[in-house]
Amino acid sequence: MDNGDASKGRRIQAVEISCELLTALERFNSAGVSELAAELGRSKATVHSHLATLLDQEFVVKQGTEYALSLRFVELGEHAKSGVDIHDIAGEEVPRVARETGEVAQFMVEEHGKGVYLHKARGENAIQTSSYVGSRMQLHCTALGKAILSQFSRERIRAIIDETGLPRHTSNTITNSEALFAELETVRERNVAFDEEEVVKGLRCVAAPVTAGDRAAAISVSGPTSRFKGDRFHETLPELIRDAANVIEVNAVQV
Amino acid sequence: MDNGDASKGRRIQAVEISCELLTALERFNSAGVSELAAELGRSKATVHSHLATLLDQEFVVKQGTEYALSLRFVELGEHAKSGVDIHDIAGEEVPRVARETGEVAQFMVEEHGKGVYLHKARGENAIQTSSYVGSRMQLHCTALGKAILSQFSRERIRAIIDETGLPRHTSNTITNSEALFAELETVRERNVAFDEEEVVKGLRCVAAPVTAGDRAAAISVSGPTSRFKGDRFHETLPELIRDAANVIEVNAVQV
DNA sequence: GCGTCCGTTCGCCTCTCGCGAATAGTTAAG
DNA sequence: CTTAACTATTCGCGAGAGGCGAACGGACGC
Repeated sequence: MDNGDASKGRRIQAVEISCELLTALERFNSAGVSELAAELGRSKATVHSHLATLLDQEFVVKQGTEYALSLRFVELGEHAKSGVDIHDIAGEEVPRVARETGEVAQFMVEEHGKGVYLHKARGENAIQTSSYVGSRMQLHCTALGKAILSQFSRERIRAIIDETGLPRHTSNTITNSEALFAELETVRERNVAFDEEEVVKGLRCVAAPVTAGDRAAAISVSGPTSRFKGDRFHETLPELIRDAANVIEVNAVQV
Repeated sequence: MDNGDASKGRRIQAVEISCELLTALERFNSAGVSELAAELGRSKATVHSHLATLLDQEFVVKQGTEYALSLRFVELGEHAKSGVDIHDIAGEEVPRVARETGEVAQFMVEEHGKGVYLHKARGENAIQTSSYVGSRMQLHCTALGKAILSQFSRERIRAIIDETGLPRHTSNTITNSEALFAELETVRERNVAFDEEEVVKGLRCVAAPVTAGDRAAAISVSGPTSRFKGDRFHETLPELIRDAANVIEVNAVQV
């Protein structure tokens, strides 16, 4: 029973402050000492010495009087990605799905109870979506997320719901945990998850779970309701995306 | 006179430890408490509480008994990249250069006295190179680096050399600062920098400075000596890469 | 069973580091 | 040019944070 988080043990306050600082810099893109001090509810002196340390460590850059995230994070991010064993394989499959469907194809893995987009490719007719590589999303409201949740035990899902809740995005969002469990059951049966305008009105999505490697993952196609309906939505695309998931799983074995 | 780093002021030891921890995790991909404690020369207890904090903050993941960098860094990395104003423009130009030449094209910006690769595209005949998006390189030994250094004042270059040195990679590496200054003078005159097997034997490279936006940058083509010689190396490619740099600069103005 | 490795926890004691206040710079307005 | 209102930066103090050694508890491998 090694629970992921929530264990006891000591926490280092100074590290917490620096982490919050980096997170704030992510929101601001670039900010000065006073601005950040106000944001964190800390003294300017404290923020200043933290920034000086992060600058020394090259985790932050300083242009004039403003601080910003350093490109060091690009390097760390690449390493983190390469730690996901099926990352490269999915990287071949996602553009293929995008090309064949002409829509947006994406790949997501679970981390800390949230979904992280790791690949995104746009086909010929692809619409604009707000997700980007690295962005995080709750799992209950997307097809990708539901395809991931379907791989977990009831207790694990319960824990995730308790931590993050089931906030509503549109009138179709599932906000009731029993309804979610019921839907996940059908996902398991059909091996496909759907998003019928549960995040954004007019946007539908089909996703299949990818059960390979050490993390829960999923692959999807997204598009407008105008093209995502009838047989294409209920038969053609599910089959296509299940195949894509299968290709990833099969290739993963050989690694 | 706001010097980039090296200023006085207090440093937070706990933050330094966590930064070193993250850097160690980058090297190891994944590691346990004891391993990391040994690596940093710290007690297991200390490392443990730092990891617990970083886990809480979701900067690190724990699988079983091993810790690894979280995908959070992918998100932070994307934000850091988007902070480089010419990033997207260069992202269009690099693949074009790769396609037109059939070789490897790359884009680099300076940060903390080092060069960071931000784009890499491979043409039809592209060879394998060890660089990847996010990887860092000293500036004295690559064409990209020299194209970047050519944009700096003598004092700034002096400071960078003093900090990082001029380590040798091949018999062609410039390891003498006067020779470097002389070479940079010709780079400024011709607006192109060359790498004649100064990093890897058999690998040549042509780069042009990109002076737009808030950071020094450069764009390049790389290939084998067998194809990088004669007029192509000394005339055709320099002209092509200067044009590409120019396109980025012109497009940057419109932003 | 024992020995050895691991991760985790505990308590002590020091020196870190968060804070408020004072000091510099820097820009803007009068 | 002066004053005012911002900044970033530095200083000194004192509480409590946090680094450490040691003890503990679980997991393997003999």
